[in-house]
Amino acid sequence: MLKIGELAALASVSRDTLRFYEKHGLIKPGERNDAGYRLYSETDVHRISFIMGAKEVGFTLNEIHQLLELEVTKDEKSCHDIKQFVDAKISIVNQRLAEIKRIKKSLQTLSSACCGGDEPATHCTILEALSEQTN
Amino acid sequence: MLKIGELAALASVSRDTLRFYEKHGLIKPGERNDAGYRLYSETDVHRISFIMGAKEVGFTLNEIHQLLELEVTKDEKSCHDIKQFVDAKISIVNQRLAEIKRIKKSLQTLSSACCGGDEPATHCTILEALSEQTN
DNA sequence: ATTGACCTTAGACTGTACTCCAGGGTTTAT
DNA sequence: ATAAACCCTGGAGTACAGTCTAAGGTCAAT
Repeated sequence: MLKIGELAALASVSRDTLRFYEKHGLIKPGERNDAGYRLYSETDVHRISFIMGAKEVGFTLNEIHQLLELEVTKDEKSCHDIKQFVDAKISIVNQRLAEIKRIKKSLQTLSSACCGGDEPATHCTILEALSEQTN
Repeated sequence: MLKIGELAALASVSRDTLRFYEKHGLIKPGERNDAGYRLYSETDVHRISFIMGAKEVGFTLNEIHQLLELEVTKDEKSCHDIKQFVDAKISIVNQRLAEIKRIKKSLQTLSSACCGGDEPATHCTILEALSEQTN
């Protein structure tokens, strides 16, 4: 059984983060020793590892919460269910990707229209373009 | 001179948003009528239009604040200064883009490794992959 | 005269993911 | 014995960009 600082070191997160995850239902309360210290089991270590892995691939804590429910009940779920969850996230990511690409394009258009010279910016194309109503 | 509701309708934002922008120094206080109502001039309309344009291309309110200062003092600034500002933002956007692409790739790897079938997810590759320590 | 639409303010709330603090108790090492 | 390092709790603070509420004042029409 690990104390919170030990698990924190193992998972490369802060103690506060672990308590935060607990408060938000990502980790189950678990046992306490006589002094009231949290004690983490192998299962908890596995769970944290799952959470870190899911964070790594871009899931929000909310989504990880749902994923954890899928994991816990995985014997009653099909691979199809799990895959669908991941695919739904991919489509969200795709939307964000498209939005960022749009923004990048707009910025590049702005930048390349500007001479970038040392003359005063009184009639700078960038500032003028920003003032124009786009809708 | 426009009242807040009129400017809000014109700019397709809420009254609250306009007051919020004012509180954060994006719009100058401007005049008030006898009843204490805000009155917006042509200049204010132009300024809001500038803000909306900048938001549209992905600048944060903080960045817009700096942009507005550039705009106000544009006679003392060079096109070079303005372009540099935009280019700095492009490099931030590029970083975000790379991060999202990385996430998308990870998710796609997860998804494509999963059979997606109707069998129980007891040994689902997705759940297993998420549990693995990545560092 | 009164209803409804508009305006004012300060301050609280939203979601995301923590991080930090105060004010205590416990354990470990010297 | 005592200091350092660890643990506990509840609650506040951070950045971002608003949104909403309460409690009041004003204006136009009926």
